[in-house]
Amino acid sequence: MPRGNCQGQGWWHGKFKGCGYRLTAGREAILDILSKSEGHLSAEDIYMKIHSRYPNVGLTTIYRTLEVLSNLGMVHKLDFGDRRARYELAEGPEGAHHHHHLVCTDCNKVVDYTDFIDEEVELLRETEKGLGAKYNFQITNHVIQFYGLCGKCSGKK
Amino acid sequence: MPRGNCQGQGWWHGKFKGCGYRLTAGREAILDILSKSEGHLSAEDIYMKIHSRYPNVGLTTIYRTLEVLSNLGMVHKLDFGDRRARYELAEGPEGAHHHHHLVCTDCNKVVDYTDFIDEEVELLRETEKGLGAKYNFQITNHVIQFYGLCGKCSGKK
DNA sequence: TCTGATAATGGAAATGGTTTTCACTAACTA
DNA sequence: TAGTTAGTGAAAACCATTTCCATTATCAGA
Ligand SMILES: [Mn+2]
Ligand SMILES: [Mn+2]
Ligand SMILES: [Zn+2]
Ligand SMILES: [Zn+2]
Repeated sequence: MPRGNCQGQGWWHGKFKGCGYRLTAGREAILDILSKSEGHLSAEDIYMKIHSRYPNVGLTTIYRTLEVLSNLGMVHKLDFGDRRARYELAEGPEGAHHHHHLVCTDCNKVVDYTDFIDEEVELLRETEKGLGAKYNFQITNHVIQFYGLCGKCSGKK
Repeated sequence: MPRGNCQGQGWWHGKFKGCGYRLTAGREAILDILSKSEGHLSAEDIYMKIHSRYPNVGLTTIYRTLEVLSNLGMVHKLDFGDRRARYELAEGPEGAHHHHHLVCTDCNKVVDYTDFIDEEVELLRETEKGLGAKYNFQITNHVIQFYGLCGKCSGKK
């Protein structure tokens, strides 16, 4: 069965099977954690959350599963400058909720925002089209992050 | 003498001294390399380029200097998803030339683009203002990267 | 339902970019 | 010129992630 760009419809049971991946306890546990917790978890965050309920899921499996999920487009792998990858579900059962990030360079607080997306989305679409044509790139996604100091940190002086 | 947000005018001799940093052979060498080579060098890239002419500059110094330069805002530290930081000069002697990046997820080719910046810049300014106010963030910079397949890689199939 | 092929797993070891340590050197100020 | 101390190189430590490999579990097909 084919691997790779298997982004179909439905939720993840079918998605997994449809792509020829086996459905294991570890994978279910990871997806369960991801859909329950609000985003931006590191592999180890997930490991610790899982470990209490499924003590026999290893950290290696977390990494491997996250890579699979990322390849399937079910999970976004994020980098906020501390040197550990963070992960968030790309879309829940009821569909995507695309957003961008606001990162405090001091305390690493991360804010999801969608407020300005409406206008952004327009320009982004055009930009992607224009860039794709000009540089012969097939653009699949983008990262937009704003960095600065959160209220608490800029107040600290 | 004060360290930190010492982003004055002029070029780097003055900038360095003005911030209380000593001017050393290693630092000059690193800035020299950075201003001669076109962007996106890793610490080790720089190390190797420097090593032929200044064999006694260690990799540790490269890292340390890059961190200083980054804090001074003279260098941008970039992350393109391979797991090594890359660096580019924020501005040359004749001023800044802000740009964003287009990254091939297959061969890691990176394209600098400025083409669409004009329209982007407008929206970004507004967005920064809006986000800053709404979330009480003091936004200092942003990262915009588009990911996809370059012509060569999407052709390969 | 049983079974074989093999995908998936976990623990330990390896990897590799970056950081830390520490004794030594060199830049700068007075 | 001398003293203070920022800066340095080499080696060791760090630590998130990957690789290895022997073992286990999933699941398509019988
Ligand atoms: Mn998010
Ligand atoms: Mn660039
Ligand atoms: Zn903060
Ligand atoms: Zn490519």
